[in-house]
Amino acid sequence: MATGRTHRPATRSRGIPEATVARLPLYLRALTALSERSVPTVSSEELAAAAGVNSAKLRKDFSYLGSYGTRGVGYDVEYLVYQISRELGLTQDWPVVIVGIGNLGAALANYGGFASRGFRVAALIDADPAMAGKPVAGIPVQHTDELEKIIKDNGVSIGVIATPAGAAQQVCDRLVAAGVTSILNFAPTVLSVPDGVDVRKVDLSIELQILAFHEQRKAGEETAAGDGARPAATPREESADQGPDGDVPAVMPA
Amino acid sequence: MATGRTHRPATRSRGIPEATVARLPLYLRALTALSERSVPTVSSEELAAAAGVNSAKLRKDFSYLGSYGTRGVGYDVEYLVYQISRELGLTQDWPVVIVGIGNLGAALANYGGFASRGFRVAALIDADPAMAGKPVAGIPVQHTDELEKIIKDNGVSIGVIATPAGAAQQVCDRLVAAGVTSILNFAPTVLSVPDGVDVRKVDLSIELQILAFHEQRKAGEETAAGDGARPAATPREESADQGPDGDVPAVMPA
DNA sequence: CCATCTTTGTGCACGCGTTCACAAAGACAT
DNA sequence: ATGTCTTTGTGAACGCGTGCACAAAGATGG
Repeated sequence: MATGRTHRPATRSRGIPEATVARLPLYLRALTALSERSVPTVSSEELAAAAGVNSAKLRKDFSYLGSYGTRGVGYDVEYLVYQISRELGLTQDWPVVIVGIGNLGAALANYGGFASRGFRVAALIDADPAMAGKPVAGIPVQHTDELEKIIKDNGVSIGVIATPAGAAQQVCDRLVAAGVTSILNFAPTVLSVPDGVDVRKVDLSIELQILAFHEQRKAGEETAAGDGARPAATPREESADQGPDGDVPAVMPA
Repeated sequence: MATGRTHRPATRSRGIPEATVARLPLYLRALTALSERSVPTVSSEELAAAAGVNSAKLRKDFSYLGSYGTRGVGYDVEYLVYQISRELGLTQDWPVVIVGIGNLGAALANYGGFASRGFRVAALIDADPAMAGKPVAGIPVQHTDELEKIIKDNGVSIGVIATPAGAAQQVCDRLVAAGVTSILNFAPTVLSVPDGVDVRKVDLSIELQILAFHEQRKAGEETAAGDGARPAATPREESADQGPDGDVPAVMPA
């Protein structure tokens, strides 16, 4: 399968590109909204607009799932909702545990987007004994000691880590050892896991840093309004030492 | 008003690939950790391992920034920290507003990763009058009416939206109108913004759905090679390959 | 100063994902 | 039926990102 596609007949080909998988939830959300408004059918153009993508991309994405549209008409909303849900595995209920019930963990526990899409918070787990028994989002927090038992009793295969960075790897190891094979990591750490375990990470500060990069670039181009030929290789070095927590480098390039 | 922005690579000036930009914060974090342990230099191999990436990729990423390494030795940790920080725009302080102080907004306000990396929460904003004045993370919540004034008075260019989905677009429009040009969106909605405004989205339920997809696939291929603890409920609901003809259950099982 | 060793920086090839553009397929009107 | 019109599904081209493999660069030791 290295070079050419083994060209399995289109229908249920196993190879759905990752990029497509990542967009399916987007389509599903848009379709669900249409469904709630009792819209019967939708064209690739309309749906693409609602999902914020290109219509050609959407059609190609759907082509990996099969031929679910009708030419000249569009896609049947209900039918497509079902097909995508099934493809994503949302026709079954996924029990999920959240480990680390701080501010973020509590927010996640209260987040409505889980239950409404096939996920069920099976347990909240925290290392702080003082938290034990305290209800968050209507679910009593349990102590970390119970982790393995909770995982096994509930058949949990998806775990959410919302602990401080220092505890994340340890929690991760215990989750994996107990049988969890998919992890959503909110802790700002690189987790190492054995093969066969999926990890997705959500890092708030990284997202902000990426925005800052673009913001800085925008600011740099703005101040250069009406420039003729600005040397591009010389980034501005302004802003002397920033006042507080100055982390000023003492090293200079040769 | 195209929703998507056609980010013009425009000039060959400082074309750092998006994929590289997205990894810089990762390197920065690893380097900061090394710096705190007073490690003077680090090789691409070591740093790559710490950041969870391939060493060739890391070297190529750094090559876009310049030649900051020393062959035969590696990279100077402090110097590299500074260079990446500068490239990301973290040598200056970015005031940020958070709109929507529910569970998630409060968690974000309390999140330590902001302040420690050049971001400062300039204000918390909520539409609920009952929230006004109430301190969250030591910062009094202000009412939405003040939004425009806050943005302008503080020179805020980065906004975080943590409102319910229904309010997100409206909040977005007001932020943009007031001068915000970068938005981090936690609401499960596609935001449309004018050109020149960057939007990054973080969607918790989408991440879980992607995990569910892989989890379902793993369950489907389940054969040997499993460590213990197979969940009692492994409802592999793979429907038989139905032909391309017509009807398939239109209702998802609970 | 020369030899050797280590590690960077990068040219190159490859595969994935995106986009274009159009033929095929069906709906609908006549 | 037949023609027209709409929209899907997809072959093909293109661009970006990744990983390999190696020459260049500098450190180090004799």
